[in-house]
Amino acid sequence: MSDARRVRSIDVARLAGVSRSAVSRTFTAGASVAAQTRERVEAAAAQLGYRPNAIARMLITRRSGIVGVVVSELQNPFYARMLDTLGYQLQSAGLMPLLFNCRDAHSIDDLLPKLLACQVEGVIITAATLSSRMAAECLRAGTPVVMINRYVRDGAASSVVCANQQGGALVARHLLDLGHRHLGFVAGIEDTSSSADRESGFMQQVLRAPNTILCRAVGGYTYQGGIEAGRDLLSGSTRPQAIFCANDVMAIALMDIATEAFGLRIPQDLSVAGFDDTARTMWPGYGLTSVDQNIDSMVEQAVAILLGRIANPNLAAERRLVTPELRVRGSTAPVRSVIPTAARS
Amino acid sequence: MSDARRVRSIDVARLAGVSRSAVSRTFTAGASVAAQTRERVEAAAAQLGYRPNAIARMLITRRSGIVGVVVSELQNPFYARMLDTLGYQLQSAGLMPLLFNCRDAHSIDDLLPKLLACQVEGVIITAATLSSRMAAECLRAGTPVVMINRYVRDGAASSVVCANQQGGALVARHLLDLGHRHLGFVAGIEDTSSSADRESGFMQQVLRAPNTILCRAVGGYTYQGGIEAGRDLLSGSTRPQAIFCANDVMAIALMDIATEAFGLRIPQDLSVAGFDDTARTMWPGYGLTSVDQNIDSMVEQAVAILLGRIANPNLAAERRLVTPELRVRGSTAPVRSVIPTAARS
DNA sequence: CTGAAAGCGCTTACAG
DNA sequence: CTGAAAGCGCTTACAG
Repeated sequence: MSDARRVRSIDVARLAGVSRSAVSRTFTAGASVAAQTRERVEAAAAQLGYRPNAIARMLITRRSGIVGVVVSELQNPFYARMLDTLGYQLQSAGLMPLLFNCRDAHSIDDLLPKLLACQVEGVIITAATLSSRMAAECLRAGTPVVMINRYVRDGAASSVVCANQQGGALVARHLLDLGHRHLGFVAGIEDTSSSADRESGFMQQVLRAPNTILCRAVGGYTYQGGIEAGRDLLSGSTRPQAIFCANDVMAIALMDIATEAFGLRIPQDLSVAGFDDTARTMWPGYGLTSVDQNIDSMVEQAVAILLGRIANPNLAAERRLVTPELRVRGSTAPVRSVIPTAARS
Repeated sequence: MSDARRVRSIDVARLAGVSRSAVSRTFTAGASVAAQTRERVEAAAAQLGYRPNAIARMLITRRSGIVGVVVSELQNPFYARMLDTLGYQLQSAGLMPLLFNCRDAHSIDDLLPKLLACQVEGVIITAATLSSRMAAECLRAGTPVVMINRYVRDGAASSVVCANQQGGALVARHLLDLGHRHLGFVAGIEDTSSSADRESGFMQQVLRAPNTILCRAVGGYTYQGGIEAGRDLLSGSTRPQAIFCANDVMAIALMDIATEAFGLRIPQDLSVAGFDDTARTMWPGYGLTSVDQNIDSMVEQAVAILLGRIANPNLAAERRLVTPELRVRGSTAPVRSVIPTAARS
């Protein structure tokens, strides 16, 4: 029933006594139509409830206005926040996000052909990595790809990443300045560049300082992983004075296990720092010191790169670093109980 | 450059020495093509890197396979989680979610015409309410609309909501069973049905019990709002023994302010319950008693309704209730210090 | 099983 | 400013 009533431009044209061209121009921004013609078309369109078929327009103009957005880990407030601003910024730029939720990282290669079939004008990928084979295919199809927070070796896809090493270094210097020498690190997912870069930035600074003791665990970026990592690090004979977790979720878990299972007070007995600064809004009660990745700025740059490459497909892929900032709060404090590190070194 | 190389079905047909029809059939599931023809077409397609243009297919088949998904408040883990499963389930059903992020609740009326122009086969709305004018327009266009967690008076749009009253009642009975008589409620956003229904379900039970004292504050579903509501309720002369917050975020805030600013121990001095059960994954350390809305089931039903109405546009809009479940954890406990309520009643 | 032809609903040079 | 005509890239009865 509803299909039968579908109004097309020809119906409007007939009612208004004009050509389909005139109808089309009335609904095309910047097209030249006489005021009187426009009025008659608009009246007829309103009467019939006409709305131009965007699919047909996409086909003829060869511009879909659609951007493929590949997300995953929406449970992580960091990525939820990212999708929030991303969706909003794309809309503001006149583009529509076609969402692809990729639960297992592998499935992204199956998703992309669908995206390309939809003639997306670009693809933005967050929290997942494109295989280089797929990146090459996008390149060949002339579809720009921008990854946020990940990058690929070959320059087939653009990327915007936080300067993770710098972020790790900021935390290290902060903890060292507070007098901590026995330090712990909790990695996220081992084979992600984000975790590896945060760690190397952190370690470089720590190893430069004298008489430091290091320990390390892996938490997979999850709460449960953070709990287990905390149990590991805190049950050793000499407990670290300060622990840096590669994201906030793990830091929160670590604070929970430290206070509940080990009876530690934070920051008096243990300083804890995280990464993402999602704790500011999600866990304000913890007062977690963290590294702010500046999500808005990252997303802005990603959209800017995409728009640039849509406007000029000959532009090469580019990589941009966003500078992180340390947000110091109550979870880190000057070292208190001095452990006899000299005896161990 | 890239556009020049765009491969169409005719190119494949020529290379394979067949008609465009044969090419089309090769890429249409269930179409009859001779094995040999299919092979030749597939070889030619692979050689040219051909991929059918989904936009053109949408136009001719009049099926876009696109579902408009209107979201907001992605910062709230409840809605982030909902979008996560929603995106996944739509994909599994062969539909593609076109995302519209609507920051201010009003903008939804501007969004919908765009959605309809894209010939979406349906619309799913979460955390926002469609105006009845727009609902009527969708009805007229024959585009089914399903709202999750909201509903409209007239039956123009389908909806799936949690049985919020029942959820509120579950909490009330739980707290009453624990012996609490002086109870507080923290509302979310006043004019949402979710908050109002949770409140009325809670209140009905409480008022049925003898000698109860009630207090109330509004928290707008946010952390900051929860802090202020907590300050309000806890600074009165007779403090409530148990507080029910209309969502988890506010409950977490209330626990924070209760322990930090008022030195209360939870649950010894104060029992707290929330709604959504997002605390289970987001704030496991708080052990918050909460009402599980069963997101997966809600989303499943919404998608089922949508699929049904896409398959048969004559189906009427329907409304479904999802049964919530109380998850009891450590934030609620039997009443301890008995306040002399008799003197006040 | 296969191909020629019509058509989805629109836009856009082109000539007037 | 306006309209007739071509065409975007595909699918699908239809006849063979």
